[in-house]
Amino acid sequence: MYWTLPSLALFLMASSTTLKKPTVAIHWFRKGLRLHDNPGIIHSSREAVSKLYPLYIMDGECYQIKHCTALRANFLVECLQDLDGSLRKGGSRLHVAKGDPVEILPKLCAKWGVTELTFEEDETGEPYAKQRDEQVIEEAERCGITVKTFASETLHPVKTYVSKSGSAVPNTMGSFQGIFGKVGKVPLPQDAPIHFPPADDQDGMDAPKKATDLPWPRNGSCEEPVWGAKECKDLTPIVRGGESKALKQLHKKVTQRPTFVATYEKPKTLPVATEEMSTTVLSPYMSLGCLSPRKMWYAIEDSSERSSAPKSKPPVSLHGQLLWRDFNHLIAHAANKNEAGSWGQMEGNKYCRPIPWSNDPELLQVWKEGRTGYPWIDACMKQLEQEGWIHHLGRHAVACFLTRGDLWQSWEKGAEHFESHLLDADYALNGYNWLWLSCSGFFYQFFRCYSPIAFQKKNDPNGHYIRKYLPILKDLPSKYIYEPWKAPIAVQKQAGVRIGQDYPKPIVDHAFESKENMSKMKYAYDLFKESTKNGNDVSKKRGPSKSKSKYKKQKKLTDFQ
DNA sequence: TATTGGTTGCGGAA
DNA sequence: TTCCGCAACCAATA
Repeated sequence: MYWTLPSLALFLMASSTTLKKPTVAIHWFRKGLRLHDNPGIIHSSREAVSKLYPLYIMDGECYQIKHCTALRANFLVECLQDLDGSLRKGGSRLHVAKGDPVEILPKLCAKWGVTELTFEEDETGEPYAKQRDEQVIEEAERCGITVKTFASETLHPVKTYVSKSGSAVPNTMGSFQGIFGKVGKVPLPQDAPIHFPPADDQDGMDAPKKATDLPWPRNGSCEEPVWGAKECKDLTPIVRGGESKALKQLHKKVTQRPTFVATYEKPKTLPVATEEMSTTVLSPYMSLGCLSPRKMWYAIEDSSERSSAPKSKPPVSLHGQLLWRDFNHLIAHAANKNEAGSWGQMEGNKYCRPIPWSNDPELLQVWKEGRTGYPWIDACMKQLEQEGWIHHLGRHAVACFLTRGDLWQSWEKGAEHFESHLLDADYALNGYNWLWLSCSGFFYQFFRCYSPIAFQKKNDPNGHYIRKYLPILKDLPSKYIYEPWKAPIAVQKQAGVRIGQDYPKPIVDHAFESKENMSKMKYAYDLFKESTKNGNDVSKKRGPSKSKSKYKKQKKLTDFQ
């Protein structure tokens, strides 16, 4: 928290001269793991800087590491190695420390005689990042170090949207698009510096080489790493990390496909692809800032202009996807503005309706491990575990299933699981989408419910996707691939699978539970309406209306192997 | 107060 | 393939 006395004395000796000293800078990478369109590193690579220390701090408490799986940790390591390699080409290198930035930064500033600190702002108000940055800035300024922060995570700075919004920030995509239109042109992305000021210190602080070099998450009081034993070579991430890979992916998926880009409509892309994905899969790079949103914006524009096809428009177009991203950052920022960081939770979150979710750890675990007995749901959860990614509509299906659709478990638990597993885990986007899917905020049509059977049957009638991620079912006839419990025993035998033994029976009856849950949602909404209209007097409300389902309540099938 | 629109539902009928 | 009923949500707009 505080400068140590020896380091403070060293620092005072180094900086007390009245002559103007040359600038010695640290650029502190947190997200924004790139050199192109990175205003902080571009600023500190200018001529007036005599020494530059590009620095990353492996902080076990930050959103990017705290709960991450081996897959995500490995992705981060790849990003850091790539950054180090690119810096070395320009005569520099990445310095990597491990621990609490609030303690580490002052020590390094003293050791290196630093006069200027730059970093990319976190504009979402994520509680840990907010507190960390406030403390770092306070300590640095107390010691006379100039701190310069840059807003480069979104197309326009979040504060620009706020200033154009008047009394309240928009809470629908339509109104956000109105604000976006008033802000003006997206700034052009800046090129990466070619040369960097040198750093003196060549000893140690090397970039991590493998995921287990990161400060691993610990399991409560247990000292064992949760994922440390897993070998990264066994993992099959959907993409590999790093700015270089990000730019290659951008070129391959956007620059080289004008018609795909021009006509892109997100809701029409398919989640069941097993080879070439139907979307760009740039999101993992966006989440750690390997790719600048402004770089992506103009790559889309340039590519699209080379096609003569009729062009799709926001919100469904590729530009629209970047607008959603900025909109979500703005909303997360607003949710955290006057609260103690309530975005990402139900309690105290002004965008989240109170819903009385159940708390059944066993059901949650079954969902996490892909043992629900619904192959389409389970296959998605397996892909998440193996590749760190699922198509957007696959996420819809499993999120709906966990919350309002079938299992009636809190979206917070689902969001936590996504946060730890998704390569593209993003504080703002993850929260927004879980509110949406659980009908807790922004989207309220709870009677529109995804069927774990029908939703993808039309796109993938033979269940190629399911066969890939649930190989135990790979020989089932297509007729039963979405509903294997309906397969006669002889068919199961033929396919080499016994439902109830090798693969579970459905854990709930979707037809029944989804109807039940709709009436629970209706009741929760009614209570909310009452409580916001007449204070908190809800005494006159009756219980949830009886379900109109003609199905008999089924006992939960929890006894599968 | 009524109307309209909301990135991405399902299932059956025509 | 498109359209409707389903039971009917919310927020913004006129």
